[in-house]
Amino acid sequence: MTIKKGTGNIRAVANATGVSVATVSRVMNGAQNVSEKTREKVLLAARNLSYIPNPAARALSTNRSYTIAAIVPTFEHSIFARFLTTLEETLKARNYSIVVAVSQWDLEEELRLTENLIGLGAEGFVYSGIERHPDLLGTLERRNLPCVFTSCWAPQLSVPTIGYDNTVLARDAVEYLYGMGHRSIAILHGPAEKNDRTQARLAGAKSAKAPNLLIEYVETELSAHGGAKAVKGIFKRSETNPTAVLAFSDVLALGAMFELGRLGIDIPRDVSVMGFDNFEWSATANPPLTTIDLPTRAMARRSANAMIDHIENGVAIEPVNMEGKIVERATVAPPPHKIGD
Amino acid sequence: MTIKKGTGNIRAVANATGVSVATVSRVMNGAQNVSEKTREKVLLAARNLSYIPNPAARALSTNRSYTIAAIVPTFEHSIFARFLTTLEETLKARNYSIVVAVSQWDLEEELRLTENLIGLGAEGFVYSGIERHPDLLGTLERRNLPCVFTSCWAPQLSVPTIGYDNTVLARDAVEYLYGMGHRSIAILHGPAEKNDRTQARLAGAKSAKAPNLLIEYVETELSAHGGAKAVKGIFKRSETNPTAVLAFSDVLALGAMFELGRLGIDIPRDVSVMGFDNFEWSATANPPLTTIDLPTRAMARRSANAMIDHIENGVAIEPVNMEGKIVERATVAPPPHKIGD
DNA sequence: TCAGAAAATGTAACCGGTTACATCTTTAGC
DNA sequence: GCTAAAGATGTAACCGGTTACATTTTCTGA
Repeated sequence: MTIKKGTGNIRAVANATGVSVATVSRVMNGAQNVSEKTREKVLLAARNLSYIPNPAARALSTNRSYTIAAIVPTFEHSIFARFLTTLEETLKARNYSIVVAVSQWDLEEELRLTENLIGLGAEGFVYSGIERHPDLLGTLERRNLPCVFTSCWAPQLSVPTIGYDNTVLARDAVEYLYGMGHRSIAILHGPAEKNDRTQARLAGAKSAKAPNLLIEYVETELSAHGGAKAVKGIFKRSETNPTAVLAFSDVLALGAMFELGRLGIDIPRDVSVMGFDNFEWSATANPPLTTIDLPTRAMARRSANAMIDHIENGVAIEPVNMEGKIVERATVAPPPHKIGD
Repeated sequence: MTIKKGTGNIRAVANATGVSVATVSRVMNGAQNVSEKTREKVLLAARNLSYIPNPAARALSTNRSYTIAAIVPTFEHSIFARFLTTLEETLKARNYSIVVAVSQWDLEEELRLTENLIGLGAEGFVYSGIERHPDLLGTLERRNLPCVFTSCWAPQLSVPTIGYDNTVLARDAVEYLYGMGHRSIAILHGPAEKNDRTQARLAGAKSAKAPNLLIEYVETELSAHGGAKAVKGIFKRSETNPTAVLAFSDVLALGAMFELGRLGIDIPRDVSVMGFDNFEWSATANPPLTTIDLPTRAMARRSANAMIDHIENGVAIEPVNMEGKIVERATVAPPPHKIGD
């Protein structure tokens, strides 16, 4: 009764073939020192019994799970979908799997999820942004589990960051608008409180070299609806309005564009709009949206490969600052001529 | 040398506490028959050693992994993001994890992924749509692994479907436009070849009770760019143009709206537009998009709960047809008056 | 106080793989 | 044909939990 019948475990295959479990194991793992005849016999029996090695048993003896965990704030934002897609592809190509969890920008929840995923056997952790629960790093370090922070750039950190410099990119965006002649811009952004990437972008905007530039910061929900609502609030007042709207996400820009259209404000003649992300539809928008292209896919590939190289060969994970760049399309133009200029 | 030191395994906790491994195991699993004193001692030691039970060992002895696999065609489409988010939430609430994989609408790949995920220990499988590789069901059945097909409705199938009836919804949409007076409509859809949901929608459109209705079917990439390209192709000809565009996804509708704007065609005065999905931005669009609201979240919750109920209590998974419904907003109006009417 | 029941705890087999080491078989070289 | 080396295969311990069953401790009530 030691071995359950019909279970298709390694001993069943061994019995069916008349070899030992060690040989079956060797065949299943592609070891070289097995004769061709034996290999074929074993593979045939394995196929007939539709044998798939038990992952738990394998993980238990090898202490490997070939699983990487990715924890993102949300799925429902194209930028993370794009990131996870590429991460999954890259991992799959190297025979790893991905487990994903959603933290909803909640650091406590993120810690809990991390513990769960350790419990699931994840061998490495990929996070978004810099800010973590104070206990999180200790939890990972005690178990010697590697992690990377993505979508950000902070070389001084003890944890490697693979991403882009939100501060610099936001500053570039502001200076780009300033260079086009804008002196009053509105910045639309999602909740900053628990989002260090948003905070970095805000800091970047504030650090722009732009004398006499007036910036109005508007925090709103990170959605098209949020973008529209913000724009409505800004432009319903009869006072001097901004001549440009910089949205810290294309989804906000989308809402902004819709609302400006509703208000009869022409883009870019009356007001310029600039986004952040470069989503698929951004090039198709009417007019095509000027935005900042983030190196999301490159970042995902790099993260996955660095993680695996580290796990398999002990290579240190190097921080990488990847370039994002402004894609000039048709929503930004010089501001309208002021009357009396 | 039997037990690795510093590894924080169950024997380490047992030694530290002076109890047996069985007692530690009982404490970690919340068994009732442990004295309060012992429980506290063990929990304290576990915390100090930052002990997390080894999932592989646990899975090996219990034959449980508490992991459900979801295989979707892509992440990069809001509808799947929404689905996966809710699926993950629901599973997490019941202490299950989710592993996801992306099939790219490739049935062979889907089969390979399924085998991988069996290899990862997944206890149940959630798919999109009806069409599967011919070997897939056998592979799951041999191992007694439950599965559900979502986003579709086919009660005659041996596998339970939890979703909506794409055929009926598409027919309703066509009849809705017909009821508004449209007699010539263009239907925009993504690649139909490997997508049974698209095929079902096409069949639904064809089955509409709509005498003298002219439908032009345009297949394009499933993206805003695809929608725009399709619209460009349709309206650049000077012949009689459709008075309504029905897009089988809001993302196509978005591209269509952008392109119609570029062509100077007013929505809904000149041309009506109707979508499918009801994305977050659809209500915010300019004008707000009339579309079909799909019960994605309800479907995900139901799928997750049915799966777990089945696994834990052997409850059969019942097929469910959930209701989708037309949300009337502002992109559909009666067609413009024909000259000479 | 003590017997018997109930509660707490311990012992050890078991889950299904991997792999170090031992053993057996084949091959090569003379 | 014989021996040593190389190659193929087998044996059994081990990974870290769970749990049936055995044993010890505590509780209950007369």
